[in-house]
Amino acid sequence: MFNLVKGTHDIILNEADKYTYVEQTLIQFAEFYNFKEFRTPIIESSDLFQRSVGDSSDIVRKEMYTFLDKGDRSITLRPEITAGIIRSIVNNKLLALGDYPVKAYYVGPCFRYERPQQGRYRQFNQFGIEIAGVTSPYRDVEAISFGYFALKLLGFENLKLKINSLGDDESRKNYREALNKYFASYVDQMCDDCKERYKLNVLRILDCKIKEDQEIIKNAPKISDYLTDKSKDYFQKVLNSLDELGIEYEIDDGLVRGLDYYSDVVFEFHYTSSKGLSYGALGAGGHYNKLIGEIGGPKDCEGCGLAMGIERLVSVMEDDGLFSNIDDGIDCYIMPLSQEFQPNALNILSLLRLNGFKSEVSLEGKSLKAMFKKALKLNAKFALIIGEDEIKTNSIICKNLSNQEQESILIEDLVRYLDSQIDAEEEHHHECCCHDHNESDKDCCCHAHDDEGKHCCHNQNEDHECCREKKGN
RNA sequence: GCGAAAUUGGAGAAGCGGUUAACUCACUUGGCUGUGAACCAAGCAUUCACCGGUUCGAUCCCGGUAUUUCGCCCCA
Repeated sequence: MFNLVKGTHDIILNEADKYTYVEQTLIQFAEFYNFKEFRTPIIESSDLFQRSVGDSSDIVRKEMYTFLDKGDRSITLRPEITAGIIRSIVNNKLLALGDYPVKAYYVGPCFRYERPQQGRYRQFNQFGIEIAGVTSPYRDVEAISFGYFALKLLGFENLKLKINSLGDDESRKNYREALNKYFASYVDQMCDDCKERYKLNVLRILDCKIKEDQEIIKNAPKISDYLTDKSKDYFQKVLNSLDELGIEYEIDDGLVRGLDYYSDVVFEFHYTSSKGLSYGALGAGGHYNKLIGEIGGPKDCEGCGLAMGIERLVSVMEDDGLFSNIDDGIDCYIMPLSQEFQPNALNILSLLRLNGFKSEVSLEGKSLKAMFKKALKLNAKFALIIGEDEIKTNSIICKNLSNQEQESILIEDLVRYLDSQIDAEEEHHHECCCHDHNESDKDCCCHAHDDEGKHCCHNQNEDHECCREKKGN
């Protein structure tokens, strides 16, 4: 037996369904925002990250998987995906002024050498978007609103959006000077990390969580007092626009972000599950003024983006039961009463599959009782029984497992029969507002009954209480 | 990188220096040889993460390794 490499995990079976659901939801939503998919390599040259994420960031300083390949090139497993996306946009010369902006989305694994804990892995998956060629603060709003509504779409309520402005170059230069001056007299009594940060990037001292240091930090100059008029105006436009979109936020002037490329607007999405599970942030992002230029793109081309941690989304959603709408059941389970009927069963199986019914067959020679159990376990809509009598009459027994009704159906009528049965079920579904909740969200019974877990849609076998109430009127 | 705890079948778990490793669920088979429940019966860990040590004897005590979890740090 081989153990998993530390900080890695298998995503399989039901778990994989959840990942697929989350990723597909995000991808489809990104398509609505007119983002295009980018798939960039998992390995990039190490200096790409040193340049973009920044030599002074913890990620570059101690968390990268870096190695020399056989040609003595320094290669790094990407610790994040923004740098690769921007590199790709630049390399492929997608940034002709007339084509601004380039809007990209991505999903894929990232690697950071960290101490694993729940929700933090050494190999983890990120979804994210980038907008390269930003010429208006409202592009930043677009990125934020994408994140906000995407998380809502996944079922998150009570999201907390924290936002801050780090200012443009000039603001930061002034602010940095002020901080340098302020911390100069304190740095000797601060922690080792802070001493290092003081030298490398004084802004990052603000992130320090050590109690004694925080006392010092509390009285440090605030970035808001050093923003240039331009940055102030930019930030204000973003905030006003968020107000108009009805996106609640909280300005957090301690929000700095650990990646060096951010400037002006930065933000994070925070969420705590009903069971109390929470991570630093489910998603985060911001604006970058110089990144594109530094990677070799047009000098004054700006961008913004955000990333979400899929592992964290999945784990918080599990905690809050937000996966109840995943249907992993099959349509038909075919049960030959003896092994000699397996060829007939296979023919019918093939017929069903080619007609779009998700189907499975029992070929293990089990008892009928065992096969029924298996059908239930597979969450099958129909059990199809084939035995001697059925072969003689060229028919099959169709048992609807949700209402126990069964009929003998001629094979030639089978597809039509199943279609009509499933249509009837669907119709039942459609009477339930669940399938229409893009619009009148509030009127949906499912949401109303969330707490009691009495969603009619998910428990059709049980009492359709909420549906009945609706229909009864 | 630092500090702490945990690890017992497929799952949840009790146990204790001494040979039946409890219980529950799941699963398999039969009672019921063509219909899902319930019930009954039987089966299901030569083994307690791994490697060493102490001991007449270790799942239990000690040391090491691995992984996980918690806190710090950082981040998605």
